[in-house]
Amino acid sequence: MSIEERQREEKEQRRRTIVDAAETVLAENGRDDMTMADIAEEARLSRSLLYVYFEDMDDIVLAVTHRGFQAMRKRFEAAVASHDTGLLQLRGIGEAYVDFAREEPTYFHLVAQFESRTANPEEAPDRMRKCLGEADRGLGVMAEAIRNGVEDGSVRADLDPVQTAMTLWGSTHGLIQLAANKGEGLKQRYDLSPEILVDSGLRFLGAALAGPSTGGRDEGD
Amino acid sequence: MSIEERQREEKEQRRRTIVDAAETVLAENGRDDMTMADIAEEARLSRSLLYVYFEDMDDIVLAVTHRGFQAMRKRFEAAVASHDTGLLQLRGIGEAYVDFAREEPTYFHLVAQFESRTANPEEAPDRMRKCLGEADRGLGVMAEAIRNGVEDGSVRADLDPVQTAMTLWGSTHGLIQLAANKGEGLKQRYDLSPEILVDSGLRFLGAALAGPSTGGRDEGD
DNA sequence: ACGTCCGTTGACACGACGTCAACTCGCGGG
DNA sequence: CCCGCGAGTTGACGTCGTGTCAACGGACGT
Repeated sequence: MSIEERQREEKEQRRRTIVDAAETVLAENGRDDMTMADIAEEARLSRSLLYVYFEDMDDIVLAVTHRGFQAMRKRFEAAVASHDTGLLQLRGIGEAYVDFAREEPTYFHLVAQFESRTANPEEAPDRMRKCLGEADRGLGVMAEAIRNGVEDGSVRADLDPVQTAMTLWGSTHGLIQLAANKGEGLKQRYDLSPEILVDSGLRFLGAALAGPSTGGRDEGD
Repeated sequence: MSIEERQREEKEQRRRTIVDAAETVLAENGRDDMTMADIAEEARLSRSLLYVYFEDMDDIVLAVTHRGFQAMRKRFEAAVASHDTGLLQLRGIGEAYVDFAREEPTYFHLVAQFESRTANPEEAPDRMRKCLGEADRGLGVMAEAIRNGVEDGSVRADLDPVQTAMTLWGSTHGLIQLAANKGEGLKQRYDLSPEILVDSGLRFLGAALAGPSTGGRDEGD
């Protein structure tokens, strides 16, 4: 029994090694320039061996993407835990996502690419479904924060938590992606830094959450 | 002179043929499965010839993407032209983008992929810069609608037009992308159709535009 | 000590890419 | 009228990355 145990652990360990290597190569070369040989070399394994542990390169990348979603969700949970009112929690999630994009750009890129793919949950491979599940948990965190906000009065009560969570998620993601990818260009054309753009965007969304009735104005600077 | 003229026209015509073919293949196979041979066959040309008119496949795809951005911008302009107040114009742009995504999914996919790329306007190839320019024009349309809205009082006056246009663009894009790609999954998990999600999301953004002071409530379904 | 099984590897075939020399053809000059 | 030049076009080649296969080696059970 302990032998099988050890074999299973070793197998898991080698899978980790491969994903680690892929992560390193992704950070250095980017996905488009990455090859199986690069991963194998970084992991100091034979290229053939990769196919024993993973279906193909997409499978490996999806495993790294899964890590990215996990990291993101953890940041969301931490943001919720460190704020009191629902509105502040949501603001915290937005800022956490901004930090995530800046501090772990590789993960962010993978998440962004994953988001721009059509996912049929039915025929989707296992690994893709794991990513979808993790994304769902992140969405759940946002929905919970909205419920908190509705309860404590910091968020408009007429918002459906799940719908609004998705809207916020899509909006925030789109906003940050815009800032991250086109930010440098914008700075030159409009003299507008990505940071300011994202900040004003998050304030904009926050105002929509607080709603017309509540005094949710926070454009004090 | 007329000979050179004709040669130039023929050259342009053949470029169009190639881009047409690429567009067809793209709609059928998707970008990942498309090969140069596919495009050549669809255009009834030799594969080698493609390299005379285009750098590589990315170059061709970028040309199709440029068409997509053009189509999008035209829809935006039409939406603005057919509404009176700035707020309605912005709502119209949002709906136009939704229609765009639904009616021309190939273009939308290309735009989405373009948006999720890091673009250094300095070292970017010519064709990419053309896309960026077209996107800029679309953004200009939105900014103009915001200015109209501020002027006629339908939009909060404390919003910077350009910043807000970008925020709206990023948000709308992210929202529609979420609905388009994960919509089917959402329907199963949350019994929430993509249409309803997008609609409520656009209302959410519209409320943020109208602002706390104005009576911008329009959630009467 | 020996057979077996699992992990591992080098070698192969295939497909796609990008390039090159060679070919065709319409046009202008001798 | 014939010739040759140049632009346009093509088939063939070398290269690279992928995915699979049979063969190898070492650890484990008997």
